[in-house]
Amino acid sequence: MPPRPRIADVADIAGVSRTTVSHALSGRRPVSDEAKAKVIAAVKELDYRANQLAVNLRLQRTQTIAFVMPDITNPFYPMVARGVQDTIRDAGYQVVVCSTDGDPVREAAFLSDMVSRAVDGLIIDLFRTPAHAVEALVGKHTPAVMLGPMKAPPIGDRVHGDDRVSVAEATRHLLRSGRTRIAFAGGPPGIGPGGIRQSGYEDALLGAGVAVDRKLVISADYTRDGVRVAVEAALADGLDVDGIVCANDLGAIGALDALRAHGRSVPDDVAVIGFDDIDAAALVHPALTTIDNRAYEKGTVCGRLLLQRISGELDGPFRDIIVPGSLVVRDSA
Amino acid sequence: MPPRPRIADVADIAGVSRTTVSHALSGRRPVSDEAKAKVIAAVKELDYRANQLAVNLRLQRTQTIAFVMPDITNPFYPMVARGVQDTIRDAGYQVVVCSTDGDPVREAAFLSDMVSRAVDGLIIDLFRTPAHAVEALVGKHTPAVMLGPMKAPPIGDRVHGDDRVSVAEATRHLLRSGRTRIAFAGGPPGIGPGGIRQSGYEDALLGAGVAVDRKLVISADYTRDGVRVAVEAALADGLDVDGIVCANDLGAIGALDALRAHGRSVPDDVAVIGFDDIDAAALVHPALTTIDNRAYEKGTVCGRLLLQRISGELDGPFRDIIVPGSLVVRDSA
DNA sequence: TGGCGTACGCAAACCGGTTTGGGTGAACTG
DNA sequence: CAGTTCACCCAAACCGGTTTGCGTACGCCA
Repeated sequence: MPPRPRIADVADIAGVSRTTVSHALSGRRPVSDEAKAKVIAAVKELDYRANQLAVNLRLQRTQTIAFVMPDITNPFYPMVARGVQDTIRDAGYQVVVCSTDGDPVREAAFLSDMVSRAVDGLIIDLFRTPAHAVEALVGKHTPAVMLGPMKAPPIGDRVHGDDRVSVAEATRHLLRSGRTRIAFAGGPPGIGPGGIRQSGYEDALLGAGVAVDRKLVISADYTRDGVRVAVEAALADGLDVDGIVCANDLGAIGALDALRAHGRSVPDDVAVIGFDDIDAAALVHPALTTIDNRAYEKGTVCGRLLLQRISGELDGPFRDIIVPGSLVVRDSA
Repeated sequence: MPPRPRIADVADIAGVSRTTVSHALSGRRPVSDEAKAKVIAAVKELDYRANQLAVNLRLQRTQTIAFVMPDITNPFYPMVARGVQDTIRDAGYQVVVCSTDGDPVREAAFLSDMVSRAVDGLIIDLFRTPAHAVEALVGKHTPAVMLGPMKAPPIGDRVHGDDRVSVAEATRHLLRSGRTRIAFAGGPPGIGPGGIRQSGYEDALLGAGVAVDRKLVISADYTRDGVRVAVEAALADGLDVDGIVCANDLGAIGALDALRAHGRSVPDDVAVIGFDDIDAAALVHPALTTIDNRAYEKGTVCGRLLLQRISGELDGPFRDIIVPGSLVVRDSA
C-alpha cells in the first residue's frame, strides 16, 4: 500500500517543478497549456489530493467553523446546525459541533481548543460562561457570532430572537383566555435563556395589571425531567395555577407529564405554552402551543454573517440581528 | 492587537531554545527544573498556546474524527454523536459532523474531503454509496467504522444492531396478539436500513406460516411525511391491514398520522410498531411501541473502536460488533 | 543586431511546530 | 588523571504545501 502521493510526486511525473504544479492547480499564476495538461494527467494518474494540513498551515485557515452548543440532543441545535451547514457548504466550509452540556469547564476548553486549531469562525451558545471570559478565551482574531441573548460586551455579532416580546405575547394569549394564575417555569436563575424569557412573562403580567407572584415562578432546568419534578413538587405543595409558560418545549413537555400525574387536564384546568417549536411539540398530547424559535433561519443567518466576516465583506461594529419568533397556537393553550 | 505568540517568542523570553520549550511542554525528553520553570513562566506571560495547525502537519494527525451521517435532524444521529463525543473527548479528540441528506454526491464529497483533511478516524453511515466505492474514497490509511448493516466488503469495523432479529421479534409480537394482516412500511428498495428490517418482518411471517403478501409491503422513505403519504395512499386503495411494522420511528409517526386521518384507531383497529426509540416515540399518542436502537451505546462503541484502531491497540481483521436492540412495548401495539 | 517586454518556470523562503543527532560539561569510575 | 556515563541543551531537518523573487527564453520592434 503506497503512501499518499505528494505534490513532489506529481511534479516528477509531469516533469515540472512543484511551483508549477501548484500554480496549475490553483490558477493563481498563468501556466502554459502544455504544462497544465501534463500536471492534470499526473494528478489523475496518482489520484493526487493536496494534504489539507499543509495548506492550512501555510494559509493559516482551515475552512472550518465551530459550533459550540449546550446540548446536541436538544433538537433545536441540530436544526440550527443544519441551517449553518447548508449555508456554508458551498463556500467550502465544514462545521464541527461541540456539545458542552452547559459545563463551564467544557465551554472554556472547547473555545480555547477551537481557537488554537485555527477555526475560521465560531458560533457560540454558552450557558454558564460570562461574556467577559469569552473575550479572553477567543481573542479578537477569530470571527464569532453569539447565538442567543448574551449580555454585553459581545465579542462578535449576535443573532437572537425577541424572546422577551414573544413570551409576553404568549402570556397575553393566556390572559386573554381568562387565565389569572399563570406560572413561569424556567431554568436556574441567571443560567441560559430563561431570564430574558421570564422578563417577557413579567412584562405581560404587569401590563395587564396583574402582580407577579414569586410563588408562581418555578425554577428548574431545561430538561423534561427537571421541569416535571419541579412542577410536581409545586403542585404537591398546593400551587394554585391555571396556566404555565415554560422557558422551552422540553420543559413544557415535562410540565405536561406533571399535570397528567396530578390529574389536571390540559388545557381545561391548566394551559401550557412552550418555547422553540421542536418537532416533538406537535407530537405530544395535547399538541403544544409554543413559540417558533426559527432554528433553521438562525443557522443560516449565523452562517452568512460568518462568511461575510471571514471574507471581509462585512466589517466594522458588531451587528445585532433579531430573528423574531412567532406564536404557534395548538391545543395546549 | 499583537499576533499570536509563537514558540520562538516563548523560547526568547525563557532564554532557551525552541527545542527545549517543546520538550518542557510535552515532556518527551527530560528538561531541568530550572529551564522548565522559566518556560512555564514565559508561557503564562504570553498566554502561549501551540498552533495546532503546525502540530497537525508535523505529526500527521488532527485529533479529529469525522461522523458522516444521512441527516443530523433525525434524533437518532445526534444521540449517536453524543455517545461518540463522550467517549473520545477525554482522549483529546473532537468530532466533526457531516450531514449528507443521503445524497450520494455529498456522501462522496464529504468522505474525500475528510480524508484529505487527515482526520484520524471516520464513522460512516451511508445511504446511497455502495461499499466498493467507499474503499476508493477513503483508502486504507484512515481507520473507519461503518455504522449500520452495510454489505461487504467492509473497509473497517462495523457496528450495527441485529435489526433482522429485532424486527422479527416485533412482528411476532403482533402475530401473538392475533393480527394476521401485517404490513411493512420501509424506505425505497435497496436504500438505507429498510431492506434488512424487511427481512426480519418476512422471517417472522414465514416462521408463523403466513405468506408474505406483496401488497402489504409499502415502500416510501424514512421521513414522517413520506410514510404518511404512502400509507394514506394504501388505505385509500382499500388495503386490508391490522398491523404495521415500520422501518423507523419517524415513519411510524407518519403512519399514525395516516391512520388517524382515515379514522382507524390505534391499536384497536391497527397496531403500529416503529424502530429507533427516539424521544418522540414516547410522546406521540398513542405512545409508540418500538425497538430501542441503542443510539448512545452505538456511539460509544464506535468511539472506542476508533480509539483502539488509532492507537494500534487493536489491529488485524475488521470486527463486526452487534449492539442488540430490544422491543419497547408501549401503547400502539 | 540590440533593446525591451512578456510569459513562464524554478529555487528558496515560509507557515510553526516536533524530532533527530550531536555536543558540552559535570559527576563518577578505575 | 583519563575514560565513561549521564543529564541537558541546541542547531538543523522535517512535515507538505504556497508564495516570492529572480532568471531565462522568446517575440516584437527599431
